[in-house]
Amino acid sequence: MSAAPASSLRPRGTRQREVIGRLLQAAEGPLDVPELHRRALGELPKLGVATVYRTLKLLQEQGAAHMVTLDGENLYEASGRGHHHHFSCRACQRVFTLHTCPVALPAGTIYPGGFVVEAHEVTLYGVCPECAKNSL
Amino acid sequence: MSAAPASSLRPRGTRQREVIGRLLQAAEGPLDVPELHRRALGELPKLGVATVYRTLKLLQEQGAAHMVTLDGENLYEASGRGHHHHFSCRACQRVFTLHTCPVALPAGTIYPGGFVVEAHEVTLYGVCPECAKNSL
DNA sequence: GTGGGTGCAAACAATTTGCAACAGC
DNA sequence: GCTGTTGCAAATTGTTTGCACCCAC
Repeated sequence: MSAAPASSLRPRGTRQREVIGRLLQAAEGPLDVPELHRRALGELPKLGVATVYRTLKLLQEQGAAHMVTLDGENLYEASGRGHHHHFSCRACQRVFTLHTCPVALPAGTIYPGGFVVEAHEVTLYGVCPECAKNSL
Repeated sequence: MSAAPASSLRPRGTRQREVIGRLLQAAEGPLDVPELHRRALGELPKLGVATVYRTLKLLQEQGAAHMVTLDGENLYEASGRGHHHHFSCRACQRVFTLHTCPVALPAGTIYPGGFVVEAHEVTLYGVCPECAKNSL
């Protein structure tokens, strides 16, 4: 292991971390690593995938980003943009972010059977507005 | 490609498919590939992982099984056991099957924004009844 | 100046595929 | 017997790690 700074050390501010973090923030939805890397290459032509992975791991440890898995594919998105869920369009394959939540399960809710709910994740599958229109 | 039978051909009934399918049906919850393989080895000592993967793909194409991803890990479960969701216990790591659904989104529902919902998936995270009791 | 960070390539892990032997139908 | 299926190993794909050089502090 060479990266992983001990918790007592503060990570340095580097250009690659700044760029990767910013791109994640600016993204319309969760991105997969190849896509994130591709976008970052625009500003840092020498950037290696390894750095993308290392930075994502760092961001996750800091709670600034997190991973979502959709259809077996790992995607990353910036945290702190409020409670939301995802919609996966089976026509165009894109993943959208939904800001309305279809469940009422505040943390601490006791679910039937005695399950203490601390968080929930919802993914909707179907056809996005755009594709629905095109298939009419 | 050597497996993937054309849609016009019906898959043969082999012992490995029977066993894998039966184990999936009998499972208490979704299983990962190594675990499914391990269980199957009890009846088919020569079974290779490749066959497990190939059979799972076949079962998924037939709609008899499907994959769920939890915490980045791919698990498989038999279909047709009714609408249900999953609960992941952060204490014991186990995955439970929940038979009550916290959302009201029948297929065909139009979600705010114009998203046509065909299916949904919900995963709850927290502490299972057993672990909750032990931590009191 | 020094220790963490980065790029690159090799190492790993998970899943897929080629191929010859084998088994349903 | 013909054709799909399996086991094994090699090949892929996605992700992590070792290491020498570089840069933020």
